[in-house]
This record gives sequence, C-alpha cells and structure tokens, in this order.
Amino acid sequence: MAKPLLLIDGNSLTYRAFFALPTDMATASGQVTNAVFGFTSMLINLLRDHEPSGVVITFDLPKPTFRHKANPEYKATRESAPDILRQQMGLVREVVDAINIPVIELEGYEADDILATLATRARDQKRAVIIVTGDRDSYQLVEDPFIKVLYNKRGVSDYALYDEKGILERTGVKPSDYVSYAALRGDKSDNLPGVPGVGEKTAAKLINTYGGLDGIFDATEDQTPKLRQNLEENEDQARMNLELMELVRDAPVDAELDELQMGEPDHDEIKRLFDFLEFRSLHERLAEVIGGSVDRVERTVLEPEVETFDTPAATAEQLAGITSDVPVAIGYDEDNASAGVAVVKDGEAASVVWVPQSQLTDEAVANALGALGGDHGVALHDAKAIYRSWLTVGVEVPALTLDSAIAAYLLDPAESSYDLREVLLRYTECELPEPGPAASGQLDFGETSVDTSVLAGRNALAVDRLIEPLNRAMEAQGLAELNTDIEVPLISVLARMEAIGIGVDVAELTRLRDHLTSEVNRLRALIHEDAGEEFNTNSTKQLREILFEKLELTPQKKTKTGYSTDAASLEKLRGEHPIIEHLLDYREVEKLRSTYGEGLLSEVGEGDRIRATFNQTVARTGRLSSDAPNLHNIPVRSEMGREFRKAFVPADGYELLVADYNQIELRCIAHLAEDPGLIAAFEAGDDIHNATASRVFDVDSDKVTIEQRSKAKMVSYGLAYGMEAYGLGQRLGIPTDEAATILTAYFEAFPAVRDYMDKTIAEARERGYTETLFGRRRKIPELASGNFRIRQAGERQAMNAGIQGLAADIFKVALVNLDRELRESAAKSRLILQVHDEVILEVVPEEHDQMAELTTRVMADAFELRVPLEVNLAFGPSWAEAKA
DNA sequence: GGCTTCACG
DNA sequence: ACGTACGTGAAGCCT
Repeated sequence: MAKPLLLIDGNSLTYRAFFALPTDMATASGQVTNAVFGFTSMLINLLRDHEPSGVVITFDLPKPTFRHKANPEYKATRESAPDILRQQMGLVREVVDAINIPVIELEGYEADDILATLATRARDQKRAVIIVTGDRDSYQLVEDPFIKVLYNKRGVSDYALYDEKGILERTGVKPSDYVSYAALRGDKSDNLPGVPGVGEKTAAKLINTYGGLDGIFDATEDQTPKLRQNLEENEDQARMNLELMELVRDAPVDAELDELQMGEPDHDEIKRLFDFLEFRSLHERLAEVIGGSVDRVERTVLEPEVETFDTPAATAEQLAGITSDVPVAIGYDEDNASAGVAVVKDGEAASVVWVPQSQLTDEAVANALGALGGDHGVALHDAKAIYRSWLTVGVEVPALTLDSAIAAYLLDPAESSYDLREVLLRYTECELPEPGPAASGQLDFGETSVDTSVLAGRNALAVDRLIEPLNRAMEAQGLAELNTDIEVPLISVLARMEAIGIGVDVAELTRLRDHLTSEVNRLRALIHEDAGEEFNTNSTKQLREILFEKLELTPQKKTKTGYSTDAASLEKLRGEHPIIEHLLDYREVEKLRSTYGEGLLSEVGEGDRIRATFNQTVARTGRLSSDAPNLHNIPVRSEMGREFRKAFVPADGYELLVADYNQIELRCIAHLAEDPGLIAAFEAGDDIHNATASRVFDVDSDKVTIEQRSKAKMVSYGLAYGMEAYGLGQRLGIPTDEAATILTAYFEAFPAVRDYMDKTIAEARERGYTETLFGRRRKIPELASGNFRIRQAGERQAMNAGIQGLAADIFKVALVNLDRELRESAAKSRLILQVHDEVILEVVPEEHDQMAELTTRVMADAFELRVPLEVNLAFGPSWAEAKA
C-alpha cells in the first residue's frame, strides 16, 4: 500500500505530553515548555518514521460544542486544564505553523470529529490513513485495510499501531462495536459513567453475544439478577453515552485530501521559535527530517588567556586593558578557594588577570579592581566559600553584585545542583572543559594537571558569561530585588559567621559522649537478654525479625521494606514486652551518642570552635540549612539531649545572647490570611494557643484546659503544613473523626485561614509556582500530576511554601540588618549562629544592654506585618542556660 | 546509593 | 481504595 496520510489529533497529543513530562521544564525566562516540547518531539518522530504522503493536524476550538449541551459534565475534566497547559497550546500552534503543516479546526467540532471525517473520506477514496491520537474514541474508526490508529499509550514514545485485529486484541471487540462497548463501560477521562459492574471484560462479552446495545437491552433477563438490574437502571445512560461517543463523520471540512501536504518550512521562524523555547536538540532533529540548516550552535569551550599579576603594584600595562562596564567576574581554583583570584580582563577576548595566593592582599585585589575605574561590583560563583577563606587570610571582601550560584537558586530552588559547570550549561551557550584529574581528585600526576591560574581563569570567565543571562532572567521573574536586597548581602554575613564558628566545651562534650557510650552498652545488653540472642541493635532488618517473628509482637505499620520499628510504633507496643522500653531508651541514647557525641567532637576545629557551613542554595522554601555539622538540629526537646547545649559556650570574655521570634510562622499565617480573629489575638498579646483553644472549643479563655491548649497548639502548627484530620488524630492520639471535628471548629473560628489556603493552592496551580511576599518563587510541578496522591502532596507544599518562605525571608532580613548595625556601631559583639528563627551572638559584657536593645529592635522591625513580631531574648554562659 | 530512623524549626 | 504534615542533615545498615 502507498504511503499513508497522517491525521494527527493536536489536542490529544499536547495533553498527553503535558502530563507525561515534568512542569519544571522551562526556559531561563520562566516559560514552561513541557507540553510543547513533548508534542514537538512526537511530531518529529512521526514525520521521520512514517514518511507520510500527506499530513494534517486538527485542534479543538476553545468553544463549547452544541453537541454536548445536553450534558454539560461531558469532558468537564478536560476543560479545567491548567493554565500552564493552555499557555502552551499557543506555542504548539506556532511550532506547527512554522513547520508549515496544514491545520484544520472547525467551530462546533472537536479535533477527533474532523479526523473521523477525513478518515472516512480517505477510505471512500481507497486511500490509507493513520490517525495519531491518545484518545480511545478513535478506535471506532479502524477499518482494514485503510484506517489504522497509532495510539499514544503513555508518555511521549509509547505507541501502538492498531488495525482491526489490534483493536480486537486490545479491547475484545471489533472496531465497529467499539462505541457500544465503550458506552457500557463508560469513560472516566470524559466524565461519562458506564453501567456499574460492567468493566472491559463484561462489556466485550455482552457485545459479542448480543451484537449491540439493542440486543443486550432486549435480553437483560438472561443476566444474573445483579447485572440485570444494573443494566436496566442504566440503559438511558448507556444510550446517551453511545450518542456522545460516536464520532461525527460528516463534518463540513472544506479541504480536499490532496491539499493536506506540508508546505515549505519557515526556517527563520523555526529558528526564532526554537531558540526562544531553548529546543536545541529538537531543532537538530527537526532539521534532519525536514531539511534546512540549523546553524548548530557549538558550545564555546571557555579557555581564557591568563596573564599573571605578579606584584602588588602591578604595572600600568598589565591593568590598562581592563575595562568593563559590567561587574567583574572573579574565579578561583576549585580545590583551594584561597589559591588566588582571576579577574576577567576582557570578556570578548577571554583573557583574565591572575592574582596568585602569594600576592593576595587587599592592595593587590584593590589594584586589580581599582584599575577598572568606577564602582564595579564583582561577580562570583559561590562567593561564601571564597569569602570565608579570604577572611581567614585577612583580605577584605569587595562588594558583590552577583553570585551566580545564588541567582540560579532563586530562579529555580528545586535544582539538584548549582555547580558552576551546570549553571553555565543551563543559562549560556558556553561550557567548561571536562574537569581533569587535578580538579576532581587528589591525585596529581604533574603532566595532566591544569595550572591553578588556568582553572581560576576559566571559572572567572564562566561567571562573566553568566552575569547577563542570570540578571535578565531574575529581572523577568521579579527576583532582582530579593537578590540584591537580601540574598547577596546575606552571603558575607554567613561567611563571617562560618569563619568565626561557635565555641564548644570539649571536656564537657567528651564527658557526655563517654557517659552515653556506657549507657548504650548497658541498654544493648538488656535488649539482647530480652531477645534471648545477640543481634545488631542498629539493624532495623534484624530488629524486625526479633520483634515480629521471634517475639510475635503485633506489627503497627509498614514501610517499603517491611514492618516499621520507629518510635511511634514501639510506643504503641509499650507494656507488651520489656524489650520495647529498653529499645526506646536505647534509640534515644544511641542517637545522642553517635550524631551528637561522636559527630560534634569530630567537627571541633581550631580554638575549640565548630565551624559549620550555612547553605544558602539548598532548601526549596528559602530557608537556610547547615551541614558539617548540622547545627540546626542540636537537641532541645528531651532532658538528656538538652545537655548538649551546655557544651556550646562563648569565647573567653564573652557571654551568649540567644534571641528568637515568637511563633513567627503563625504570625505569617495571620498576616497572609488577614484573619481578624488571629490578628486580634496577636495584637492583644494573648497566649496564642490559649486564645485559639478558647475559640475552637468555645470556652472562656480562663477555662481552657491544658489538654485543650495543647490540641490547639498542634492544630496551629499542623496548619502551616496542610495537615488533615488523620494526621492530627495520630499526633494527638485521638480518633480521626474527633480530630476532624476540631479542624472544622478551627476553620469556623478562623475562616480567612481556609480561604487563604484555597486561594494559595488555586494560584499555584494556575501559575505552576508559588511566590512569597518577597517574590521568592518555588515551582510545584506536582500540582499538575495525574496522580491524586502526588497532587495532594503538591497542595501541601504550596500551602507551606508561602508561610515557611515568608518566615525565612523575614529572618534573612533580620540577619542582614543585625550584621549591618553591628558593623556600623563597631561592636565587639558578633553574630555566630542562626537556627531558622533564632540567632546567637557572642556579647562582650560592656555591650550587654546595647546588644539586647539592638537585637530585639532589629528583629522586631525586620518587616511590618499586620501583627507585631515578638522577640524572646536571653543571656547565659551556654546555649542551654540562655533561656528566657 | 537507597532506606530507615530521628534530631531540629 | 489509598494515604495521610512542611522543611532540613546525619548515622548506620544493606544491596
């Protein structure tokens, strides 16, 4: 048979592509492209694999069709397509038009009606067609040997080509019976209920036995009573389905089949469009199919010429060439941030000036930068690392205007890596050479190693190339202010805190560790005795066998790999066997010993201080994180754990000041939701949990029981996380329905809170991302997932992002302002630690009162909410003892 | 490297 | 019928 004519359902394929690919696929300027990417990729493959004699693409027109007036629910699910899909429909049309493929759309008819009409005409003319779609309705059209369906099963590459035999195998019925079959079974994606109890198998059997709906409904008495009843009660529905599902085969399509030919592609437009969409590889694949040149943009490999700056008083000639009206990029060796700095001298000529470590002084840096004239800021990638190392050698930090790692993080805080190499690939058409052995490992064989100055030079040039695209993208996404006013100033604040570190009492820490070690040994022996055998107490796998097989205790819940042995499960088994109590104790003590005893001791550095890293590009909400070690999770909730805070001490001659925000997240909720009740409670300075309990349980505020208060507290906290009744019940140890009653009462007392949550989710779903008051964005691709569970998780993330994110933004402002005032007043006291809503300072006694005032004021005034920001503050000789 | 557990806000 | 609170990092086991 001759080459087929391809009839493509544009709507259906775009829809499939959208749900198959992640919505975080986007251009640097923020345009989501997953659907248009998937569609284009499928289109190219179709043209390549089928070499069609002609091709046409059909689309729905976005108007309700008269056919379905009778049933407004029909296809309701499709019409609620998210905005980020609808936006892309226009782009799909642009792609199709640029390639110059004929398009047919017809008011009052859906894409598949047009396909049905064309396929029918082709058959009448004895011509072969292949219908390409992800919609099963088209199965009814299959007819040997002329009409086949290429069905997009899932994803963008999983297809099946069905002829009559294929349809029979797939569904159990012939194509001509497909509509009757589908009418009985219903179609969930089109919102059409079928006959209850009739699935694929029963529907096929009925059709094949009785020939069609008439036959089936004439002979319902043959069926089992249940099925008979279902059939009789749903006959109308099935007959209506039949009518709705039958495709129109005589739509008034003007075009003749012979006209359905691809025209000459508009290569200029293709280039413009594919460049905008950042479809580099698709452009190449397209060019292989339809011809035309892709002036294939080879990535420029960055290899600068390096001039060494070898005296502090560099010669005029060396610096004469340095001119720039953009920020100056500085690079540094990847292994050793203090090896030296490279300054981009001339971006076009790709040359840099290298200031080696031996020359790294304020004067040398100032010379290199000063020669540029004017007030240039500098741009760095991961500036905090180099700042921290410069601080230790006493070099002053030049003013920073851009940190390419942080800019990339703000543009998409969900990326897994912000390595310079990867950010460069993401935002430019350049690339860095493969890291050689010298850069990637400790081994250096001399001959293969790249000179430090070259590495630094490349990095500097890479940052230079990133300045423009990153600034433009941040501007386009409204992130520029957040970047300049908060994130960039914060970098040096954190660098100083990291460099100073926090003092630890090593003797105290060692004593604690040793005590815990002997406790662990004692408890382990008891557990082995209880179990009647020795086993690895730290192995959940072995513990499972002991508890649930040998001792036959009742499993509480499951994990991916078996029954859970976590503390909540063990707690429920308490009293069943002495081993449980010993295990709970063991777990607590072992955690403290290993993570905090051994863990912290191994991180103690010079001067008995611990210097953690505060990550500014990790948390997706905008929070900071801490590692090596994590100082954000030092124990406080248990008596035994709190002991560790006694080991965090000030340097000689200082005391510790600890200040934290009182319920900052709840205050953020009050502000964002503008809930009058919540705002009034905070303004009155009430105990917020008591006030909440009073309203939720409808009792006078002086009659609130401890239990009611604690329940209210749990609800308030759960709120920010999108908690449901089940979760609340679990945590309060009460039945789910009782928890549901409490939740309902809460939302009745504070109705604006629910409105806010709903609004937040709706907005995030439309845009594909959430935004904090400060403009910080977070993509939430889960909101477009077809999986209910994943979508729900996305909704919780969306609710939480604005709240946790706002709290994080406010806290960052406070940190920046605190640091600024400390330096402006030339205080001897200094910031040394932050923990999400808490700051710790080392304070000299003569500045005691001044610091108390300054810290309270700066934190409280960081941002004006509809409710006051309250700050708790205390001094002490250790972190444990600085308690209000 | 994935999984489980558990420390914090 | 299913799963069930957001965000982190570290330790230890196991494949």
